[in-house]
Amino acid sequence: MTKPSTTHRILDAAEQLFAEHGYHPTSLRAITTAAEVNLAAVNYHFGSKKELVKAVMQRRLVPLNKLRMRLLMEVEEKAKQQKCLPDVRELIAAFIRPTIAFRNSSQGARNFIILVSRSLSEPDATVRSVFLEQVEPLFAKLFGLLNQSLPHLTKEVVYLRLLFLLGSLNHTMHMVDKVKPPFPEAAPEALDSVLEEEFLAFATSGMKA
Amino acid sequence: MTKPSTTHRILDAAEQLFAEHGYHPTSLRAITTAAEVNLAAVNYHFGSKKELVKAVMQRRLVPLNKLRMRLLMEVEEKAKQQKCLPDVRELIAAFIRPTIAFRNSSQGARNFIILVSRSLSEPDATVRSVFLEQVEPLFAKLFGLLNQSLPHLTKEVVYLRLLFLLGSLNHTMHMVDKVKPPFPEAAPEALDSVLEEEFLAFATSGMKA
DNA sequence: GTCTATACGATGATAGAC
DNA sequence: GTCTATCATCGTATAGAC
Repeated sequence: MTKPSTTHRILDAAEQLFAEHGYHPTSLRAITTAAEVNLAAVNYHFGSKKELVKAVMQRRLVPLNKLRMRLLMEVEEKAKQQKCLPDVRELIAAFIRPTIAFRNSSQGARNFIILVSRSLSEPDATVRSVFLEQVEPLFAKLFGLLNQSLPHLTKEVVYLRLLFLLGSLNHTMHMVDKVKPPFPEAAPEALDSVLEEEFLAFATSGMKA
Repeated sequence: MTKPSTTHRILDAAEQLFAEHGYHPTSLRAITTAAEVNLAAVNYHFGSKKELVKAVMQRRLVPLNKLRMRLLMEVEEKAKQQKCLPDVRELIAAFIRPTIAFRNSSQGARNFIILVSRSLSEPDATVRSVFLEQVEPLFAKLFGLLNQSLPHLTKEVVYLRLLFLLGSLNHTMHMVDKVKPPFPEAAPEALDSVLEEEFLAFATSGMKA
């Protein structure tokens, strides 16, 4: 086990600091100090601060989306074999389950989720598009399958409801830690399954409405 | 009609620039230049950049929340008179209708919505809390009424679903302009009513699930 | 190829003259 | 209330050491 490379240490430090303080308020000096590298190393290895945050996001987003795509295609395949429509709840589950599980896999993953959630409301279009471009194929796949499963709804309606669903997921993923429910909280290890179950109930019912 | 006051012009310029470029990337120099006031005027009238963004948010949030609260209490009153439980759909409508209508009332209002949506994922707790503190009484009211209307659900579940609902609304309000649906768009003037109708269908069904 | 030291223009903020 | 001058810190760029 050698010392992690300079780029790796920069990515880790940036992920944590961006999540904690936000993109703009986090200075390259804070990142390079935490990573114990020289200030100029960021520009050397990544080109700019903006390219750095893109790299931070892509590092985890690519494998996560691969998994979600695989699960979606499994649901699609299963429906084809059984000669029936894909199940709406299973489609939504394939989309959200990896996200909820991934979020609790490590502190780095949790920081990453915060970062990605925030990126959607990022005013800078180039940062925002990192996420959108990565998710686009996944979104298109889910949109297509949902349209198959909900033939009584127009494409426009399915699209709007998918927008609602993504908003719920995004908002929940980064708010669930920050808001304090007005009642004694359940055991943390149980939160994930409750969250998944309730989200599926809410979203499936809303999507079919 | 006199020339708007210095503070007023600063608020207008800040609202527009914060919405367009974000809080941190917008310099006080850009704001004071656009408002045609001196750089130091912001610190004189508001104290700091952070206090300025708070003032920008409060200016429109206070009357909007008053309206939403009034509508919620009307639904509550009506249910009491008819000796029945408040209608879930009407409760949600009282919460979201003013938001959708307000959003299209002016460009300033639209910018404000962008700002508020973004403020929820703001890493800076002091900025984030401006919104949360303003909405808290409204949220508590809606939470209480929804609990009355959904006696078969636990408080925990209602709370989670309310979180989902707020995420949908928040996400939709600031994304509906930025994403391009994969189909020819409906007439813009019709979008509001479609949006409201579909949101109510989605959220009501999800909440009752 | 990697990395360090250093410099440049612009930023948020403030103090003090008017 | 308004303005100018000033300060520490920011992102970025580059020259040169290893």
